[in-house]
Amino acid sequence: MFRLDLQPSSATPLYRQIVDQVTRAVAAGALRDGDELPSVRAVAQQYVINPMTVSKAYSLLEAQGVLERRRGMGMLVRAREGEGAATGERLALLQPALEQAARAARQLGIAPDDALAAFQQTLLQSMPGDDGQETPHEY
Amino acid sequence: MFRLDLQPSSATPLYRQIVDQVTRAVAAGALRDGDELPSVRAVAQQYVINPMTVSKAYSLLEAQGVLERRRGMGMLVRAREGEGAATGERLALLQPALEQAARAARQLGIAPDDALAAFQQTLLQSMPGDDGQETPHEY
Amino acid sequence: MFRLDLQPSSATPLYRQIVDQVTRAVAAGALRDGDELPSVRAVAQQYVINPMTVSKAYSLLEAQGVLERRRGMGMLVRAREGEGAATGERLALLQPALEQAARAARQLGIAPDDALAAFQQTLLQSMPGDDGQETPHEY
Amino acid sequence: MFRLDLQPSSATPLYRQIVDQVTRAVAAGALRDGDELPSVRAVAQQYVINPMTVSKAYSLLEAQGVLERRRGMGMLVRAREGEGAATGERLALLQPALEQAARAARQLGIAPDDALAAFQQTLLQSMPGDDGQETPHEY
DNA sequence: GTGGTCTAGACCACA
DNA sequence: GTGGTCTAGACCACC
Repeated sequence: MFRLDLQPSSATPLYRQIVDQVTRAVAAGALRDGDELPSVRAVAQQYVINPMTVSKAYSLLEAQGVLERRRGMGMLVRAREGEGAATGERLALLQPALEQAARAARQLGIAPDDALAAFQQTLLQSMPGDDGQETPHEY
Repeated sequence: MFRLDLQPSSATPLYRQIVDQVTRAVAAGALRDGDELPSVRAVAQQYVINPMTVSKAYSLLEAQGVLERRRGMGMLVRAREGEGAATGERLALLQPALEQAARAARQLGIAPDDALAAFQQTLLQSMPGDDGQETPHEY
Repeated sequence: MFRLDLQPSSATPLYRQIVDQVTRAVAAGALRDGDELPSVRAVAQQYVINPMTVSKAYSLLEAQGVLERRRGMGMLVRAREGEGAATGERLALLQPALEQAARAARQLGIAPDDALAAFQQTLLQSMPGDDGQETPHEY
Repeated sequence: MFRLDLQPSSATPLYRQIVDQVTRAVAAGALRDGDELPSVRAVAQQYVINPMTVSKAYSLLEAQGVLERRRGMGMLVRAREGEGAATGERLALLQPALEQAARAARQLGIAPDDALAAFQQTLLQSMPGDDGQETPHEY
């Protein structure tokens, strides 16, 4: 079951969060070629955001070839890779977040070992069963 | 020598980057009580950004008691702890970045061990000499 | 002087008309690399349409590399060709409209010669002095 | 043999394409008073579109008096002129397409002579035998 | 002043 | 029901 994890008052705009998370789900293989995405209205209702915000996100995903819009028939995932992206590609998508964390650690004068330990802790809290599936909202 | 590491076209707004980095420098002990910060004009000139943007950041820092504005004399650091914040507080400031990275890893279906290894790699690249202080720009 | 020629109740959406006309102006050399485009708000006010509609058009143009958005500083034309596109490229942009007209003529059972004569007439009415510049609104 | 030439992903909506083409066929004399049009269901099946779309087109044509709906017997053409519309009327129906092409040419800075030559070329390609009637799909 | 994001709500095209 | 376009109007980031 694919889920979104939107944070309304974050620095990153809502539509960007949607784009990123769908992109990641496709890279992770959680969304595969031919899968249907929840409708614009469904997502809007579920997360209590405006349909246009969702539509904007979907438009961007369509522009980068991840989605296909079908008038009156919903959205379709258009993933080119067979079974989720290669591990290398997934790590590349993770890299920016790691770099930001590393930058923060450096600026805070935290030793790499301490930062690493804190990250390990955070990872464990974030995925208890390592099933990659305990996000707040259902998609 | 305290330095800023501003990324103009980032998702996080410029004024936020300044606020965060000054906050971190104070927590790290790189900026201590009584230190002077360069004037709004100086920072704006050095990083080629608008003075209003710098001023907004300084105002926010002043509002949270980190800085003190002294007419005609620039900004003064008002750090309450003697020698940089306790390690616990610094880790707390690091936490949001770690959580965002952990979230991305989970959504990408990357195993904690792999994420951890990638972070270690990133940390090493980011601070070659492990001196915790080799940022690009001078302040 | 570059001008837009928007037709509110047309089948083609407003934002599409803007995209097409700016694209054509760039291909025609009427807009050159480095030129400033009128602001989102200015266009919106002048043609009495919603700023978001203009912004959407500009976003598409940015996505295809024709424009560059500069926060707080307006939009810039990013044309790669030196002095307007080659004639071949301009004819390619004209082709779809010609095909639609040819299709209509065929379906109406109008002989090619008659269609051609009518087009010549229309062209003359549309650009009296052949200066390519008598559109209704100023840009 | 009357044929439709529908373009699913075009800018002009499907129902409009049907309306336009039937209107043109009547003006051209290809459809005459008393001719029968295939049922909504038949057209929908043939062009793989939704019956509602066809029905909407037929309703519009009925509203403008071009068609007459006869319960259980399909649609009947109700053309007032004997043998197709006068040439003047047919040219009037062609005019909008010509104007759009002329507008595009003007905006692209293409000289009338060049636009005319390109149109002649397009006309020749579009009706090789100059018979004015070789559209792709059968009706 | 600039562009960017978001909302609430309308109406259209299509299945 | 789906997605698409447009509006009016709010608030934010940046020059």
